[in-house]
Amino acid sequence: MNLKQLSRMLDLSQTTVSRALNGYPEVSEETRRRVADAARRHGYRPNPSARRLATGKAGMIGYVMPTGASVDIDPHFVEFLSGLGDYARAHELDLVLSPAEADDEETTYRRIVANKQVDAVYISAPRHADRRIALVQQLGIPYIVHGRSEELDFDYPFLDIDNEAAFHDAARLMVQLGHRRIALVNGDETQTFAICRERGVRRALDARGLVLAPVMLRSVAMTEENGYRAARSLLMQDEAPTAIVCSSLIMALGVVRAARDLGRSIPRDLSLIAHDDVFPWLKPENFPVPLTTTRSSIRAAGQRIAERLAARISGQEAGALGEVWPVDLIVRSSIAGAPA
Amino acid sequence: MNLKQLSRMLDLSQTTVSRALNGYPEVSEETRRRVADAARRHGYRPNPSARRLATGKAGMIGYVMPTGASVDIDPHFVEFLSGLGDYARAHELDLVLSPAEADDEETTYRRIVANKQVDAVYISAPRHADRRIALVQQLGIPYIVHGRSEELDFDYPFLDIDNEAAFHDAARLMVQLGHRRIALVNGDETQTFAICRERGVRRALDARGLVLAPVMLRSVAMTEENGYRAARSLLMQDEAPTAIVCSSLIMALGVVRAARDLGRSIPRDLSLIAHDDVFPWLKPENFPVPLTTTRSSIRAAGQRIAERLAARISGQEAGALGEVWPVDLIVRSSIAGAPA
DNA sequence: GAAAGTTTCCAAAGCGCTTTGGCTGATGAT
DNA sequence: ATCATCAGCCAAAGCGCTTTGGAAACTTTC
Repeated sequence: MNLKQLSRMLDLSQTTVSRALNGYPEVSEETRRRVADAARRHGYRPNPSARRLATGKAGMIGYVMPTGASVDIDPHFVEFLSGLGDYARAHELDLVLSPAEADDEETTYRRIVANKQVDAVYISAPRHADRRIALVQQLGIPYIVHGRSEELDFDYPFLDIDNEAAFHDAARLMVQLGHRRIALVNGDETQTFAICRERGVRRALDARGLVLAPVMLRSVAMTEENGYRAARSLLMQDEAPTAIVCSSLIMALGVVRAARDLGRSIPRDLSLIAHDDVFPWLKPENFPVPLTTTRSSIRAAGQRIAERLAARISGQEAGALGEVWPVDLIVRSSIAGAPA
Repeated sequence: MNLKQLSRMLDLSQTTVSRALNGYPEVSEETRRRVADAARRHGYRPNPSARRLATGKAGMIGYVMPTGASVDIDPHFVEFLSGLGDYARAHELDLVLSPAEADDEETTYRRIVANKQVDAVYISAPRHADRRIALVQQLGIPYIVHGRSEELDFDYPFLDIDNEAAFHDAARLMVQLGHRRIALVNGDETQTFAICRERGVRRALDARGLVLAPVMLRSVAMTEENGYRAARSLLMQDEAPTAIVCSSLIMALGVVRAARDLGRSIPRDLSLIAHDDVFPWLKPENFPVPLTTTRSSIRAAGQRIAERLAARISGQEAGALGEVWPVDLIVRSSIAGAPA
């Protein structure tokens, strides 16, 4: 069932039927109703390829997915996707994942834009001075950055959580508990979120005349194994930290294991706070010692980004609107006063 | 730069240029070279919307993604996606995720097929007598099932691992180690993989005159918390198991925690084998006690499925080809002889 | 040297939609 | 009664590609 058939059936022109369906004003209410009725009855659905060809609109949002044998997609991604899907479903938006060579995403961005395959894109895990942002900005496609970049000479639309404040608060809490040797087990330091978190911790320490020494900092990909190694090496130092702030729940698993291995008890010997993106399959309250966390649902972020992307596509949102979400600090029993 | 411009530039018809580019025979080698040259120089790329409209081919593979507030996307999915992306990238295939109401995926399948949005789809996490398979079969779109279903009255193309053999072997090993009370902490029993695994365990026990009693079986969504609860309830029974076979590494985290909580030592009091889909961020060798696993890379499966999907699209593969991958049993120190 | 292939190319007709630029008949102002 | 206005509709021209059904030029065959 296509437009032509439907219009013949109604004894109307394709033009009128098309307009009736798309809500144009120059069609009478009665005709519109008749058309809508017939369309529904016959299950008419406009062919998206044809529509796309005619309008240039795709009804899809795009994501350029870095791939490669040595590239791991973050498990956070799937939670984000859930959120995106929640919104997209209700609005019949599809999501296109375009795999790209990890060291050349630019080609792929150019391709999907040139081909008008998608109406908007989102960029995740931005790095410092991320070049993708300038690229999509210049390509002129609607977009939103999930996270932030720095040192760009223009503003851009983003949604981010307040990483700096979150980790500032976490570190400050440690200080207030009397800790003096506080370590940060952070994610990959090329990522802006990691930079912000480090900054937050530094700020909190500075305020009390403390510093975050290089020996108290680890920046690694966020796996359990890396968490373990980082914590182990930290704890085996002469002046071992009595408190660790950790950038992910998965790494925290490793930290907990390291502490146990070395016979350090949490929270007696070691206080631990980790950031929790809210996975359904791993919850901080279920850690051997329930974990104090800075919490922000990455799924909710996915929903909101889909919503904003849709708004940008339809022109309801424009400009370099930045949105920063506060992060909750949830205290559980993994923290205590510094050991004497 | 479109076909028309390019053809005018070459003083050829659109027909010829199109054919030259698409490898049709009725064009001389010299012309073909000239065309290819010019196309490359001017960066010509056929507009996919137009091509799709003309051919009906989309250059995309589709996945109907169940969503909803209470629906969690499996973290396994992201690893699978990595694999799919690895292959798809090299072949300029994009992947379309169409979010669907979890209890009505059918509508979405119909939509993406009717719209010719994708050339092929894949179905994951099939349930017993999964209705999606009959649906896509009937809709006539190329597809592959990742996993298997049962009790369908027709054959279908799939890629699966040998879950039954894997869990059979795991359980048999437990039996050989002298265990008599062996429990299975399984995934959601509506999933075929869970059914097969249970069957495998039963078969191994049967062979030694043992049975898998209902009190030795738990079927739950594969989260850490559920793993904990399942193991805890198992271990607190009067006739507690001395061995547990577990369907996922994430659940195994919970099992380990439960054992620890109850003061059971692995492997002295409790032997544990879990299935490992090979996540980069959580490895069995890094468990407090390195975990014996049945291992199969879900990422490799993603690659292979993309490859087969591409083959089906181009007609190189057809028919109800089933592919079953063997699963490795990797012995580590989480198993030992049954306690006396 | 004519008939019969071959090779190489082309004009034009779609694919199914949107959008431009009218046209018609009714309404209101003059 | 006359003219401008406007609501409501339509024909046709794209969008950029593929593919059908030739046609011309060039070989081969007898």
